[in-house]
Amino acid sequence: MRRNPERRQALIDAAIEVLAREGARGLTFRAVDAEAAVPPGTASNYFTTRDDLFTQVGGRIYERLLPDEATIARSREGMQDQTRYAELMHELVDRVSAFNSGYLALLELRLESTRRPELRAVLTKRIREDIDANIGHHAASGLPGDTTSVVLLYLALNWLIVERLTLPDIFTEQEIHELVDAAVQRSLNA
Amino acid sequence: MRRNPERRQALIDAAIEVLAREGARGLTFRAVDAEAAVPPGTASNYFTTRDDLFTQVGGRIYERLLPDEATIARSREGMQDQTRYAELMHELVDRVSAFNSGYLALLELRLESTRRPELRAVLTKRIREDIDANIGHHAASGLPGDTTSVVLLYLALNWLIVERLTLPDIFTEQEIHELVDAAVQRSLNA
DNA sequence: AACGTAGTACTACAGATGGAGTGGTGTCAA
DNA sequence: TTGACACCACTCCATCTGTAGTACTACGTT
Repeated sequence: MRRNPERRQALIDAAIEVLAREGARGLTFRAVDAEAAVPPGTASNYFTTRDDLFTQVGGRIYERLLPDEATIARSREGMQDQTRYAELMHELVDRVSAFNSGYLALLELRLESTRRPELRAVLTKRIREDIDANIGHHAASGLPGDTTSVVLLYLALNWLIVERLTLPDIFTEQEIHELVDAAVQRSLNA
Repeated sequence: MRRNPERRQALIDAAIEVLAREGARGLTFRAVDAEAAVPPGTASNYFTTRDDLFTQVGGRIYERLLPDEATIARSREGMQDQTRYAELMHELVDRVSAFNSGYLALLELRLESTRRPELRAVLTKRIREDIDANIGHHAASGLPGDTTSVVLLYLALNWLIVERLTLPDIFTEQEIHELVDAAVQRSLNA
């Protein structure tokens, strides 16, 4: 088992791309080697089993989908009203959609987690933490709405992103924009 | 190319189970043969290529997820108010969740459609039709809400089902129930 | 400065699996 | 008798895993 952390991370990031492009079943040691442009057999040295590889990717993927510190700091600026809320949600949708392969990889992981209990445990923990962080962040922000509105937005925007990434012709960009606005507005009305 | 329609349908239904259980990459002719309990090589005789198999599954899967006539008829009964709307949405979520493998297979197909243009075209058409049917049905029903509320409900409930089926420990059954109610209630408030 | 050692990169191979595609044979019904 | 289909068998091919073994590099020791 090799320990070089940069290389390990490079392999995991390569695995994310493979997941998005080839699907869960296509995530093999060899495919990761090829994607990371390292000699065949390298991934075998860094992960004990495929299960291990999946689990480590599951631990990493969420870090890369979350906003960085600068983005979080920026989100606290300005009037914290509904207009600002909508603005932030547009940013969120665009940021996540932009890391196309990351979101698709996460979907693949979700589906794979129905077959891998370890992976399911990792993902459940990460996502539960993310939802709670969103709720906490919202509560501290002064933005309108309650816990329920945060969760409803989480639900609607996630599927909107799925729709955009998997079947882009279902909604136009214009419609997506309007749906984000509508989701913000209506989720706030208790 | 064989034409026996019962057998073809049995093969496609078997393919749905394989998709849900093994993922898109696991959908092979041989796996379909095994699932349908027919001799190896049979699926090869019924589908020209794997692409063809995917496309035919994409055409069929949606039929099986939609409510049957009796359910649709029943949905028109009673007072068409918000309470009734929530009731119908609970039924919808439960019905779709119950056909577990069907919904998971559809997710696999969505992901696979990022790699298969033909499949994407089929799914886009089907899903667009379904959304439009929902909108039309809603408009004719006398239920409260507008087009936007129908679409927002579609978004939120879809992801709720994803959450329930892929990571069942994120939300409790109780929370899911409440979220459906909240989604109905808030989506109606323009 | 020479040497030794540890950790890692890289290469190569053995063994195994599983699937695609196809041709052929048997069976049944019109 | 003929045609469609079920069933079976075989070959070719692509890939993957696991691991053993070699080469390289950095670093500490004397």
